[in-house]
Amino acid sequence: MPGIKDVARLAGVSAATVSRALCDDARVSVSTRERVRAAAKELGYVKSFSAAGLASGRNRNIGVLLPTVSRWYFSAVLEGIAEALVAKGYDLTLYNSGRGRHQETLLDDFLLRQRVDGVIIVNSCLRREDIGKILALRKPVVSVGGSPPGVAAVRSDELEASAAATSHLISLGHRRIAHVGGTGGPPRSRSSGRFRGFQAAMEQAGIPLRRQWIVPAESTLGGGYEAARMLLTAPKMDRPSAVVGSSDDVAAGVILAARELALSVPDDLSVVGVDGSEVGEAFGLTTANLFAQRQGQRAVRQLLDELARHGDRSGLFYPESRPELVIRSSTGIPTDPSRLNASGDAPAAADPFAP
Amino acid sequence: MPGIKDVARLAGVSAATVSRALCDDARVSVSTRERVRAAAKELGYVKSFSAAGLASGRNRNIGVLLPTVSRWYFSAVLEGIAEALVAKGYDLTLYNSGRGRHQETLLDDFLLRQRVDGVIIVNSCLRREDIGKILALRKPVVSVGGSPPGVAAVRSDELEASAAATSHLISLGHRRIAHVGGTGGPPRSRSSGRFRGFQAAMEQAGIPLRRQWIVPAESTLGGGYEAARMLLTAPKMDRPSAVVGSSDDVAAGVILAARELALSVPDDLSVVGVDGSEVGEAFGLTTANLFAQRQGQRAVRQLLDELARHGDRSGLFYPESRPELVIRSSTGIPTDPSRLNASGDAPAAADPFAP
DNA sequence: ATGAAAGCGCTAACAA
DNA sequence: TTGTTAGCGCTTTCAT
Repeated sequence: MPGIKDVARLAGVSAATVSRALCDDARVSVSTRERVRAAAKELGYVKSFSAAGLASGRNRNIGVLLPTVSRWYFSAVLEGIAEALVAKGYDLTLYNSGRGRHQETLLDDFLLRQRVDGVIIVNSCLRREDIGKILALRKPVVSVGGSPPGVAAVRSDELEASAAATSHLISLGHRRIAHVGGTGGPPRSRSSGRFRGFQAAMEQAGIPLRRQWIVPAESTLGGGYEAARMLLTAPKMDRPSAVVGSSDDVAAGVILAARELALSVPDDLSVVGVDGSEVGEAFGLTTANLFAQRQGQRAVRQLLDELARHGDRSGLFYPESRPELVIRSSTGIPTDPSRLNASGDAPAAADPFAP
Repeated sequence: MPGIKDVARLAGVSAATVSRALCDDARVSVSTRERVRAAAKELGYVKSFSAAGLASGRNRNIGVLLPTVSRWYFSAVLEGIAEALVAKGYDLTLYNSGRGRHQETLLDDFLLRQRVDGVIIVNSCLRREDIGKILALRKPVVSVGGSPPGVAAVRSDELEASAAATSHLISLGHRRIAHVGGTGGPPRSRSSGRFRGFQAAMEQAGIPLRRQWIVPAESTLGGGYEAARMLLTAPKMDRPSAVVGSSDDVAAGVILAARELALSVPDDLSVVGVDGSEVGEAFGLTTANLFAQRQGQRAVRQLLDELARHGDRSGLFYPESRPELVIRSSTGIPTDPSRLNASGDAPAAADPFAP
């Protein structure tokens, strides 16, 4: 492995100049810079990051903390982050907190190893004190899909997305609307933003929530399927005319269950999701696209900006892209007019679960 | 940030002793070790990895190279790897080669940065020369789901899995069997192992392949769905009685398409997948479980072993877990007996696409 | 079993 | 614009 001195020798300059040339330092003349570059290429020189990091305190490495990588939303955000980081020449170290067992270790050991210049938290279900630990690193942190106190957040607008999806159903004439999902495999934090969006839209339309139409489910296709089977086998009177899934996967599961019960989608049941995933597309699902990848990219821009400003967090926040309702074939107007405004169950209430 | 000297002072020993104590060096007395540990804890000392790495050449960091993170198989393997690495105190830096644009950069720059002690390649679609670049690092490399020449591989047995799934159909009496999938979003390498398994099982049973029943599709639910719509709308005579999907997602897509075309699964069409994913479970899919997470874990064990033996690759290879056929409700015996041995189309052939 | 000292390969003042 | 000189915080001979 050639070192910086080898390059220096070959280029006929000092090590310091090589270092500067390779960092595009403005104070090095164009000609020497090129000579250095050439020499480096010739030797196949690549600088050691541990050495550079040790000397400069900058590691060109970002830590990404997320609960799981096997759910669409997370993997999409991660890919966005990864792409943006390579483009900027940064490494990405992955902290997959998983089902909690290792979370503490990650927070207590790994993050402290000074290997990262900054941290991106993806929708973590972190407790206050965990956030505290991260902030204690005194390194730039940005969060996507969640707004922990004290952390710059790329808002993911899950709430808004879910509200938009719900409102769409309402505007089609639905009143008997159920919500499926919201029990995260990892934590509840993510889905609960989505649930609150549903809640908000319903409230705004003056439609009371029915407890038995709030069905907790794991945020997976299987979870949605199971939950919907329960929900939809209820006597007709108690069947909703539409379902809001907390994710596209969940919504897809609902569609599967409906088909299996010989309910036509959207004639007997309208279904919406939240995400904008490929699965949703395959199912013809109406959904609110969250542009997960872009969120990841934006988080990177934000973080790198802050880094460039040497931790001064006064920089402008990048504009968020609003979630975008994608209307496909899983939603339609409710077929049984007698159900419209079927509000025999509806004392308006502050308590969302009014009896 | 307290440094090693602070700990040394507090414990009343030298920096060298602290270093040794923290590495569980055998030559440090138990009592001092404990004193050091206590001091470190008291100060909240965590050693700098860049410094340790620079001095020792060991980084406690493994690079993981994979084409995408948004497909079930990859994310499952990655989670297995991540979990095993945290448990051993290693960091994981993710190299998501994506759709090729950055792949070269990753290979030429990132991997060379000496930040990793070893590399795990997940099913890469890498060309010979790329593999060469990686081997040139002279660092331990293991590959999961693919066996590049010169690389220790945790065999993923995709071939075997796919063959098992196919054989299951054959043993049920199917002869008119189609294959859907195998055109990777990323590369073809992964699925092609799966395709070859299908091919092998068919050949072994003496069933010739029909060109129009080999349907390329993206390895996603949507891809399977689209492909199956084409395949299944063919005139009855030309419809297969069973389909092998190159992944659970693809197979699920096939099931969706079948249902939409009012074909009963498994009565009119049997479907099998390969993976053992949650989606498959939700669909009641018969599949060959690859135990993707375990593969990831095994890759880590293998790599860390090699690392411990200081690069001497003579160590024993861990036993592979064979893929396991999971029989669920998507497969059954073919209903129309007239189709059995319907081989009016069958000159046995070396060319798998016999006319 | 422990300490002293010499780097690991780079960056950053400070000079020139 | 370039070179010189100290380190960055740890590990590791080599002594003791």
